[in-house]
Amino acid sequence: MKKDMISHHDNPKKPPDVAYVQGEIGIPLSVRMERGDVFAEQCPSRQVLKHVTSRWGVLVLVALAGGTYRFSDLRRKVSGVSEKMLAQTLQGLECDGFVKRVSYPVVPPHVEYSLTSLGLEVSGKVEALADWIELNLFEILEAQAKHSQNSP
Amino acid sequence: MKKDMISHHDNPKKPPDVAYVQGEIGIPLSVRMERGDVFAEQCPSRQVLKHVTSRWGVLVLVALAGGTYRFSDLRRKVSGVSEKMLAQTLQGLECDGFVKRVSYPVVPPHVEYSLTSLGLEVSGKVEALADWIELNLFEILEAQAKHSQNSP
DNA sequence: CTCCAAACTTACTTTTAGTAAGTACGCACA
DNA sequence: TGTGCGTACTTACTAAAAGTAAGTTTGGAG
Repeated sequence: MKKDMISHHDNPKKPPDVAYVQGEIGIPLSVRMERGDVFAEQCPSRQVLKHVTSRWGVLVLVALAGGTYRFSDLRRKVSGVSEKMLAQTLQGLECDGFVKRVSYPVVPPHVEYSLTSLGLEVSGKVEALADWIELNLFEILEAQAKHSQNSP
Repeated sequence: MKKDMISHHDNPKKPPDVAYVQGEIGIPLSVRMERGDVFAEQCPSRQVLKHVTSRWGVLVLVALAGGTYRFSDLRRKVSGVSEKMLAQTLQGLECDGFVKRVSYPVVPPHVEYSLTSLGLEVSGKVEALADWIELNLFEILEAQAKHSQNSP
């Protein structure tokens, strides 16, 4: 997870373009690498993409764009999600720094979830996608219908 | 998959807001429903979202934004995908009308994949997301690092 | 006492993804 | 005449992930 991280051509002459490694200090980020590459199997951007585009990740991000929610509020809004998966999804997004979790030590528990500034940005992108799908749903359904005619 | 398709409140007085059903003819789409709702568990937009945001769906859509590719070219470009999953993903995207498959009946087989106009549009949205993640990867990695300090 | 609430966990089952091998078929090489 | 190659898939099997249901915690209400 360190040397074999070049992006789809492995010329042995040059050292790998980039080490997709965090934690190196003293060298400015801009020098270490310009940006991630989702087409590179080992690039950490793949993991982030996975979290963000996971089945419930998308919906949670869009939901939280609407403000601060408690766990059970989110569960209601994102219909169909189980408690387990919601918890797991929120933890993933929290780890990536997209979601802020604030817990009030009361009984029964009270926990509030909201987007960080980073989360607000991804949320915008994800929302644009979800929005496009919602708006174009019928065109898509028509295309699906047309397709299933050709191969029934 | 027909009657119980209302979006999270089922007031029995009003008929369901919308029937998420395709194939009803004679009534203009615009009258049947304005748009989908990804928060509604039964809305078909959920399935579309699932295809588009699937692990390999995202990458295939972004890859195909670069033009027409053959199966094995895509497999190389989208590093890490298995033949099985690539085939499955392409079939899903083809069903939704995002991808066009052209097969030349030669030996060895020659099949070309490209985006439809619909596919080009989603691709744009998905690419914007992937792009954002690539650009902000290091900010995200820093946030991850900061988070794992707080809870090691 | 007993039960309830909210936000989780845990144990278990089902679905999905990943791996490796197989298929089809015409051509090149031996 | 046979062996192997290249491409685009399937298929059978295994590993991983998601879904389901039940448990956990703690203080206050009845």
